[in-house]
Amino acid sequence: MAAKRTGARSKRSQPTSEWLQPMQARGEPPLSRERIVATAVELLDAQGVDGLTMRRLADRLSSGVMSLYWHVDNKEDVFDLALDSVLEYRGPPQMGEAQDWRGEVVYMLEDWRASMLRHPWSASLLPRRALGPNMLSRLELLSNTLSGAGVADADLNVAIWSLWNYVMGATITRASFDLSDDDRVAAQQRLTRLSERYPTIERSRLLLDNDWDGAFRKGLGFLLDGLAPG
Amino acid sequence: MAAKRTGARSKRSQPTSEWLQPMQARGEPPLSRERIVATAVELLDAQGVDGLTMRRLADRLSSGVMSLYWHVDNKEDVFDLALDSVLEYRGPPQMGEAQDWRGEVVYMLEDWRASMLRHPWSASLLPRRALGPNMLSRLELLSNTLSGAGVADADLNVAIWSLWNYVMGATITRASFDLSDDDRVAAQQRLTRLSERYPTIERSRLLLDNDWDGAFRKGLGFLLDGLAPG
DNA sequence: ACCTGAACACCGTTCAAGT
DNA sequence: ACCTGAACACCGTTCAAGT
Repeated sequence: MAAKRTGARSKRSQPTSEWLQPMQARGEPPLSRERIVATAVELLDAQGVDGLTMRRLADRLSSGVMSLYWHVDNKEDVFDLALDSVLEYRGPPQMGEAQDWRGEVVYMLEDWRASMLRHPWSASLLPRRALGPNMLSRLELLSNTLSGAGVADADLNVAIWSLWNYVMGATITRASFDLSDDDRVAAQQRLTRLSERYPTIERSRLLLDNDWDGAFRKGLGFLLDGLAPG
Repeated sequence: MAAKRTGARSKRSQPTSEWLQPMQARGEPPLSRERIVATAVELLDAQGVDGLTMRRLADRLSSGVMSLYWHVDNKEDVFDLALDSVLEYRGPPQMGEAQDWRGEVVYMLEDWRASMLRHPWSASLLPRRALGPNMLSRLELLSNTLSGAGVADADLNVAIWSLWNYVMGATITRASFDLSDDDRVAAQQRLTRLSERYPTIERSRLLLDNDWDGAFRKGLGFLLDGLAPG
């Protein structure tokens, strides 16, 4: 049990006998952490958080359910790995070009948001799980850029958490609303019907407004105005 | 089936025979929507989102599982009702006093945040569910106040969603971190140990910083500076 | 080193039935 | 009008066993 975790890490199985893969459908590559994670992401994209099931995951991999547990601790582990795999950061397109720090920060945050929106299950998972290496790298880079832009050490954490809060709130909300476009129209109609009680949000059609990207950028701008030095 | 929902709404059962309650433990009040919701909130507070189970809920109410389904559509319905019940707004303490709009807005948003932090499961549920009457009332009041403060109709939705995003992000994050205080220390130690890779967030001890309330207020201030007119 | 099936202790919900 | 138990189609994970 103790040997399992470390032993299974990334060792390639050397060919042990004349049978290439012991019990799998011919042509299927062997089970591995990487394959499990990639398939979990596919499943999550297709079926949402509730759609990820150890049994369904095993099915897609043409393996027995319990085989997964050799490579992975448990279902939570699968969530952690899938989540972090989706948060990899590749950096801005043109390297070497010296950009202003503000442009860099905006780029980083919009890329982060876009990565999560590509996998709508990911945003609401992130605050509940431990931070993986890819997310930590993003935070490190953000810290670094802000620090280089002149934000004092004493203000750094406030700045980062404020930005984190804003991005997370915006992304979680948008990802959720996206899942239910018809629901939103229905909700607004319900509002209109039964409500002299909510005249202001009725009038502004709050629930129908969907310039999410514009609203996101605008609020972010205000936040940066306040957080940054000059 | 159609009659069920409407018929069960808030009708008190008139005493039908000499037995006061047909099959319950003596002294238990009869099942009702209200009791179910109140008990669900208790259970959620005690055990978290995954702790709410129709069977456990029925146990606490000393009823059979299937009895719940007379009063409630399904588990999702229970979540919706529990969530909205926790979001009731009672207004500021001193009525009648004319406050500045900014103070009012800050009060409303901090009260909203505090209500959710009292029930740490609630924040992460809110973006995924339809907005209930209590949440709609809060949004209506917020809209109204901002509108009265001079925010143009064209800017109203951006303002509200920006504030929503910020408050939701801050609250979800804080509620999640709160659940795992030890985990956080462990995470920071892990960071320290294996990481020349994250020097900046290591140095600022990002994961240990816990002046959440101060950070929340500060960021909110910046946002309001930008969103509001003068 | 890696994979497996049987078994356990759970889930939410349908249905047909009771009072 | 309100409550119930049996049954169905699922879950995640332990364990003892296979190669």
